[in-house]
Amino acid sequence: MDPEYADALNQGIRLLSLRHRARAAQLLAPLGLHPGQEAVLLELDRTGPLIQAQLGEALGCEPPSVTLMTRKLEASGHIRRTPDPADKRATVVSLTDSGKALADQIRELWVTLAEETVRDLPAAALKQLPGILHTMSTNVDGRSSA
Amino acid sequence: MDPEYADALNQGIRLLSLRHRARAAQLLAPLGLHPGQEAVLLELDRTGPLIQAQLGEALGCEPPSVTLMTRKLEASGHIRRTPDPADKRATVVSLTDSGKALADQIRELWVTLAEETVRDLPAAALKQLPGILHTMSTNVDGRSSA
DNA sequence: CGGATAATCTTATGCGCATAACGAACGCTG
DNA sequence: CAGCGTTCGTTATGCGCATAAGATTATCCG
Repeated sequence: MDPEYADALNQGIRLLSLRHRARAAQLLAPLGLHPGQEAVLLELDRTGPLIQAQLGEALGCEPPSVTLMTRKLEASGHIRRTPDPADKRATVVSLTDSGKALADQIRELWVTLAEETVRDLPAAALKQLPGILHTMSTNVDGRSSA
Repeated sequence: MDPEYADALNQGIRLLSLRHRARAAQLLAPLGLHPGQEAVLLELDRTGPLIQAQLGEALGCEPPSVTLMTRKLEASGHIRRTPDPADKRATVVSLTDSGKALADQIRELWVTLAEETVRDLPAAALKQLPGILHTMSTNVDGRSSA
């Protein structure tokens, strides 16, 4: 493969990550959230209460990260952490009312962010973009390939 | 816009960021590098010695981040930090021989990473992907839009 | 059953990023 | 030339992520 193409691709992904996250941070700041936390709330709102291990799997991040993020969201009152009666190792994470309300607001912000992100892209690109992103994600997922 | 589409897009970008970065970390580890540092070396190898402010601009990150990253790369012997004779506030960053050699190795790794990332994508998507990434990056760049 | 293995969470610790606050040098303009 | 806003860099602090190491509980198997 052409090294210039490789560079454009990798650097492009890196830059998009930084900027998209930075923009998300700007939009989430009024809600008192840091980027990354919105994913927790959205996931819980989608699928209901989850064990931390399941949550980490869904978010694509590791157990220690889940512990810290859930602890902070618990401290700000948006989620609950209760022991799992069926498995004394596990802790169940669920949304509080405040967390549910926040999830709704996040969803609106995310429409704004998505519209902003894909502005001026041709309709054809829009259509295949989610699939492309998903394919690339699974391509570089270490757990399955390596 | 459809909230589901927005979610797929934003979440897709977030997941791709995480996994792509994690895979980069795996590939860079044998070189003793952490993800983010490779961008510094590649940029310096591309454009020659730079002032830290210029470097930060090229990388899309803020002055404190540049200070820390360059300090660490200096400590590992890959770059040099010399005072700018023409501007006593500035410090010029340049590659050492070890840094140049490393940049070559990184370029090879990045071809590997890029090939892995776009595996199974149709040729048409490959062709427009860099442009799409660039458009999205500039779309969410806070400095110009906001 | 009991003991090894695996799963779940937690506590360090470290890196890349950010913002905020500061000091030092530049450069323009009165 | 004196003053002042601007630019460059640094330190301090905080968050999201990671890995490594430990403690507790589940589970499987001999």
